[in-house]
Amino acid sequence: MAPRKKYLERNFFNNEPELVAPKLLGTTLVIESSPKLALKLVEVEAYGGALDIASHAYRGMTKRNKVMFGPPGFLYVYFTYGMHWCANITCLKEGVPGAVLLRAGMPTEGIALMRRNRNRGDIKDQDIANGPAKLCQALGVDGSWNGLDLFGSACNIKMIANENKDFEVGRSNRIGVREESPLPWRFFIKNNMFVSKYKAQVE
DNA sequence: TTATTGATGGTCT
DNA sequence: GACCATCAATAAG
Repeated sequence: MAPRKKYLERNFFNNEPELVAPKLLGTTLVIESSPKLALKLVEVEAYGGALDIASHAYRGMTKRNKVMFGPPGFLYVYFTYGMHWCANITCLKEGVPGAVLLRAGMPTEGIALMRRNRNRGDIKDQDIANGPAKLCQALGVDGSWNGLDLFGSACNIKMIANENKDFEVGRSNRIGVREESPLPWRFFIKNNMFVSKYKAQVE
């Protein structure tokens, strides 16, 4: 008999991002569109507030980063390098900035549409969402999703908690950021083929 | 295999 | 005007 699915609740994100991030690994993100899209998160990074020099929130609230300062459980989607979108889920209570960047996932449902969204018919499954911008492109996430309440009644996104922790969590410095004293706030599932390879890092 | 670079535009100083 | 929480194509070894 299969166990009942347990969904994450907003309170899950009302915590320090570096504590939320590793617990988020193995979560299945489901978009109840037609067709349904789903992927299992295998790599994430935490970003914080005033003490985290690499965070968009480091220099205070701006038009771009204001969602990070809002309540937990909202999408923070930003545009970078002139062509890419990246998605975070906000953490911590209103007024305290924090977020977890979704860096990579293992597609489980709607793979054909994801591959089409990526504008490539020939890539392997493990290359569909093995990077933060690839993940967004595969799921069709863009700037219009910024500020979306993941736990609002109008939201068609669900997050299924991973209850059998059948993997080891790896940890490293964050990717693509410059910081003098790097924080080990990137978390990933060890030995998983769907983790990003960009500037590959281990443990 | 790894290393390098062009693409392309919003955000912030 | 500089910097980007990146990607994919190309070059080099």
